[in-house]
Amino acid sequence: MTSNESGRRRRGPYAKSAARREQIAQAALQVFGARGYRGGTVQDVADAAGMSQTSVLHHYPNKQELLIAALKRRDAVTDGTPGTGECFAQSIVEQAQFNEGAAELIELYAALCGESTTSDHPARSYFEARFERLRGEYGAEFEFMKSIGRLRPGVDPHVAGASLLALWDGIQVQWLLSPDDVDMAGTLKAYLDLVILPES
Amino acid sequence: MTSNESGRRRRGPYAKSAARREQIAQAALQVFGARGYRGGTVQDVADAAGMSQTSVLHHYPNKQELLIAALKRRDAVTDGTPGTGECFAQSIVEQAQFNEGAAELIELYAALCGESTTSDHPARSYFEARFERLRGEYGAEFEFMKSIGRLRPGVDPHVAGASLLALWDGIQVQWLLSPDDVDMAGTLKAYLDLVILPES
DNA sequence: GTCTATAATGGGATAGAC
DNA sequence: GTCTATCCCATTATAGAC
Repeated sequence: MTSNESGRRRRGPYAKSAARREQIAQAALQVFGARGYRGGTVQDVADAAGMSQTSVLHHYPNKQELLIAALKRRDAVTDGTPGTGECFAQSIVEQAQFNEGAAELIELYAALCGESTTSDHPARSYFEARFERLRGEYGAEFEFMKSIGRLRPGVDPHVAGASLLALWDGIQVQWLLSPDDVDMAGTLKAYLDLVILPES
Repeated sequence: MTSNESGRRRRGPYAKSAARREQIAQAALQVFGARGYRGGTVQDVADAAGMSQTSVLHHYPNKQELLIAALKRRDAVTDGTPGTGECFAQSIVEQAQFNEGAAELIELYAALCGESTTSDHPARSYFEARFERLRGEYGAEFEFMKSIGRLRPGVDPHVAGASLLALWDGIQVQWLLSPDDVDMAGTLKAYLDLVILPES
């Protein structure tokens, strides 16, 4: 997954360093998920990684870079999982089901997504870019559905794309606050069943 | 709107104090909306209200109470507006349209909603209670729709209730990050048109 | 690379004069 | 009720020994 693993295994002084950085990124993911970026401290990350605060800042120059590392790690984890299954709808639901078993990913996402709407937040551009990209991807997917006659008549593909994204983000927050009352994957599936027609 | 305005107008020393508290609550709403709870400072609120930091803390005992005041003010503003129009669907869309013109309300909501998922956040119980209440209200509304045959067959009223809430919250975040690319009211209307059948 | 020590800053809250 | 002054604490970041 890291560049060090390409080719033969690294043995030099950088091998340990790279592992250390991974370890710290994982700790940052958990800390910023549990406490948010502004609520989490470098010391918290250090505690979670089992080292001193200064050691953390030896591997990452500052707190912002820790956040970037945490977001990159989240992307890496989610990208390297299901989602490639069968059709679009199915891959969305599978992804949601996978996430349910990795609450720390959802926690990071929800906390930072909300925080990022505030001024001067280091994750703002990350979410701006993410939303724009996914609206495009989902919109294109629904457009394709429409072209083969499987989108419900009257549904705008791009509105559906933004809606699916919004629904997903919103239901994650509800799930975090009341996991027993909310069925994430089921809610997404219900929406997809609504806009996508069954094969004729 | 405040209790002081019931009966004859207050003339004693408390009249000014109550106005001051309103002024501070409004400032807190703006500050916590723009910077989040953890990112906003009491000094920021004082600046926005045009007084010293200690004066703010004279009227509210601590920062947490400032947040409560901001949330209460948001509730008061949104409650005292449209939404009572005609049918359920229409009142939702009207409410969304109104909010679009009061971005500070959406900013506060989105920033705190995300932040509240983190540990020990003073707004957590507020959002937990809000979500539970609204899921119930929306669910009941869709159940009524179903009873008069205006819910699309196959749609679960309570899933639709949670979905509407999630969609609304999610689309607000997207709108804050890219106001030109997202149509909040239109997105909500599209969903409602999808699940609610036209009068026959 | 890792640590201890510490600088430098900023924020929440309190005391007390006016 | 409002302010100035201040306390105390947490936090980020750096310096420098080992």
